[in-house]
Amino acid sequence: MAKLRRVVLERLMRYYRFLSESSFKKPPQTITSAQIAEALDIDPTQVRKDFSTIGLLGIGRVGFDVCEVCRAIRFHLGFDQRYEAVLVGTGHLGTALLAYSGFESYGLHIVAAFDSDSDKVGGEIAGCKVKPMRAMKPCIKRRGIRLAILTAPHEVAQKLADRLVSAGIKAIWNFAPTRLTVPLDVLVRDEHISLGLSVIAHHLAQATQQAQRPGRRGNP
Amino acid sequence: MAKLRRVVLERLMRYYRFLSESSFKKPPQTITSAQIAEALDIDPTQVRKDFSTIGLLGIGRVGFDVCEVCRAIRFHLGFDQRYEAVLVGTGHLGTALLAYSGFESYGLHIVAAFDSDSDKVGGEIAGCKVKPMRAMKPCIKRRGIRLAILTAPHEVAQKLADRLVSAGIKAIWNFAPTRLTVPLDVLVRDEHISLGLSVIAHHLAQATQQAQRPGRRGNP
DNA sequence: TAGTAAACGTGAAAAAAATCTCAATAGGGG
DNA sequence: CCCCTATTGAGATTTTTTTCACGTTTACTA
Repeated sequence: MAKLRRVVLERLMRYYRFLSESSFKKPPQTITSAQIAEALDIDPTQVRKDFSTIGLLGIGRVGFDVCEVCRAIRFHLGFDQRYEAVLVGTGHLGTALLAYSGFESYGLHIVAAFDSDSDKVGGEIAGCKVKPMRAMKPCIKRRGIRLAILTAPHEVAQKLADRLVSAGIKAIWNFAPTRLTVPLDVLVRDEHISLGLSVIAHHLAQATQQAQRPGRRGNP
Repeated sequence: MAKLRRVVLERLMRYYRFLSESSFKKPPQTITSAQIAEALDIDPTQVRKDFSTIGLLGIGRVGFDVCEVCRAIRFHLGFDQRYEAVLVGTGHLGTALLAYSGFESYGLHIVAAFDSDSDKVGGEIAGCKVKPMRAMKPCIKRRGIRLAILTAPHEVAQKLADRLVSAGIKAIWNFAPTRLTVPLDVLVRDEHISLGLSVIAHHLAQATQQAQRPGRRGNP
């Protein structure tokens, strides 16, 4: 299994989500790159190139076997394996992630949640017990957990990341608005929604400006 | 104000967040592109190029004026304006977003929330009243709201997007795992956390595989 | 006040990503 | 059975993004 680039992985996920959405399960169970491209607003060539990189071949005038495509993506994205994860920080976002049941179908199982707030410790969120921070390291070590979901506030994010790494974590899904410093062999995936805000705010500001200057709309 | 590319906007946001984090407020209030680059793991040239595109000039041997940089970014990202937004779907994620108070400093104000669940309607989340869906269109029209935050389930996402567009919405911040079809003049910013999962799962799967084959670690 | 070094701006080069082109292939109809 | 056309695979090209290389500017020091 080759190492794939981030852009490719993200597109593979989009293909997978699209193909998993029912309706493609029934015969003839084939789909063309053009159909996928149309639905996902991607170039058809791009779709074929991505499929080609994970060893998928289509057949002329027919397209691709949906099941086979799904299987190949599951394999390369590692959805067939079981990943146990801990979640750190049971604020609103942490709670939302715990409550989201969709992760299991991607192999991800959140097996424990930790929080520093003693009022929350001992409670249960979406069937997951909330434990105190001091229980974190032993838990990770004992179960050999490699993935952590970090949903703590900015102020403590780096400190918690350090503790997670020292406990043996190899990948951090980081929802804190913080750039984490970690050893090279630890993967950090940032999920900073505020980046999206920059795109939206700029778009609206542009639209506002154009509305105020009636001329010069569109291209020069 | 020129139209900026997505990658540039996202980097500008990262610069802004970094520079806003206290500590740079006190004299001499200057920072070099190398310092920013170091902290954010970006090439220094890239930082200067980005600053240059929004009309910022540094001075040799000194760097950039932090306040001026922040001001320029705020302007180009439109943070100085006030944006009112509606939120549609008050599930866990919607609740998390309503409770997050950080948006206001970017000019974003969520002024109303809507849900189809009659048990939630009439209640209040983080100081924001939850209203029934039928109140959505009038509310958007009356207040001239242009931005919607969509945190509804996949099944109803497209239908709600259509309603939002017909009510006059010009930008949708989409947290539903759905590709929305909208008119060309409406911006959709997708915030699909599952894309992050693809990167993480692939990384862990790779690591697993390499651990099982002791030879051939690292480069060939 | 001149020399030096840190930092900048920017054009050129490289790398990465997306798109175009087209021969080859494979169902389907006559 | 052969032609026609939809569709693929892959090389070529273009576009976008990142990085390099180097001349210029500026503050500090002697």
